[in-house]
Amino acid sequence: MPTVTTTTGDTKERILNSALDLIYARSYANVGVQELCEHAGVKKGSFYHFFPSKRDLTIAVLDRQWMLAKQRIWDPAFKNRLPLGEKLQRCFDLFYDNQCGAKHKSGLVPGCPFGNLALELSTQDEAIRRKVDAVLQESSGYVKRAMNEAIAAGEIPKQDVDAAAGAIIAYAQGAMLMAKTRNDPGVIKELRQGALRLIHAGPPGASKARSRNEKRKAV
Amino acid sequence: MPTVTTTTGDTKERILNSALDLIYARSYANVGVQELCEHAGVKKGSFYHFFPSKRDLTIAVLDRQWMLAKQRIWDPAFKNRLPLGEKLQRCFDLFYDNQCGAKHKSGLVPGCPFGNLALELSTQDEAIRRKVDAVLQESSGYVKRAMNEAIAAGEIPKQDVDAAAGAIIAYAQGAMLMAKTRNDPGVIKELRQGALRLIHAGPPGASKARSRNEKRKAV
DNA sequence: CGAAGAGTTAACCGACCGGTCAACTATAAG
DNA sequence: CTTATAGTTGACCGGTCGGTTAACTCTTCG
Repeated sequence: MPTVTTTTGDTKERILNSALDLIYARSYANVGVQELCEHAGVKKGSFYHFFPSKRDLTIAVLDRQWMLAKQRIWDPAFKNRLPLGEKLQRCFDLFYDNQCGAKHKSGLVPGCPFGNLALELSTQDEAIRRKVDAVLQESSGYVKRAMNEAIAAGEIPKQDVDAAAGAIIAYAQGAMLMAKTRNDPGVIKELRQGALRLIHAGPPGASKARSRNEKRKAV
Repeated sequence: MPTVTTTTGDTKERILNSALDLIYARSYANVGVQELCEHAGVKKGSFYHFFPSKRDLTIAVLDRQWMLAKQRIWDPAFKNRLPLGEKLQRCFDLFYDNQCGAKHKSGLVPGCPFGNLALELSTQDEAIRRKVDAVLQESSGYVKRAMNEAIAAGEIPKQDVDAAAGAIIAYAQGAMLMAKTRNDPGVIKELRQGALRLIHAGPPGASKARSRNEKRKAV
């Protein structure tokens, strides 16, 4: 037989994808290795041929989730020449779209795959905690870079970029937590413009050189 | 013998307290009924005499957690005549103190008991999801009331109080998620003043005579 | 061909899961 | 006393957990 692609080769891939879907939709503890294997069409022995443990699989899942998050959310939102405010809006819009899409499939808002695992496992597994922490720091990096560009362009006043970016990430995590808890993606839309307020000014008395920036006012 | 309470009927109480501690420190799924009973010094049969299931126990735990949160955090922070900004600062300070205290005992930042259960169980148990949602809405109520008072007192300009209070709660949840993920309560302190930016308020400390003169920008 | 390694399979492991149950004891009222 | 009820106890249930093992097939290469 020449190179006739049987079903082989993609076993590890299928396990990874199944784990990504199932753990994201439910939780780490509520998805067993057995179910995982059935979903992937793989026997348990094969699972342990590719992954030393469920925990290691989860770390691999986090890597892939971050890859997907970058290409589906962070790059589209931030790899452009839009003003900072628009980038943040786009980011939240993509969060919203993602949660909506997931809800239309399962009826449930799944929240953030990183926040979910962080709160479930941070106190139980140091390696996973660190991994999630690294992901959140990389996310923060996107915001930080965009802020520095915005400051260089005179878009926003000089300020503590690290603190502000951290606040944005925290706020985004909070938004997705609330959306999941209310099972309503609309929460993210409602909170969207709040993110802009976390940017404008730095610590008291530290900001100057405001150019032509506008200030929006809610009703 | 007069009514001498010997072993005292505190069994249910002990179960509740043990569950509160253990589930908060780890997670719902990672604490078994057996371990729970051992920690409480109770046999499993007694457990099921008082609680029909682990899930119901968890809902009772949520009720108690909210009672404690009110009396330890929300009432102290908001049941006073301080300006809104100070109330919010106090709230975050209490979050910080709580996380610090917990960390000094176990070495781990436990995060928010409500956020934790929300992200772990919202997609698996509708009753628990609703319960946490109700708690978060009550929290939001504290902020909302304080904001309305502040508006009435001319402390801050008129604004969409519901949206702003929701943003504050989301931000607080995000702050505690980040603190847990970094295993560092200091994150909460760093994010503290960001909360002030989520409402239309003057610079921190200038809590007087800042009514509606937002049209003219200062500096 | 034959050897070797990657990948697959089913049976199996002990531990633990949430939950049940019937028998027991302690208490307090009739 | 008897009786009813609340609470306690330890043995037990079927099922699932994460993980292991030894034997097997398939592919590749000498």
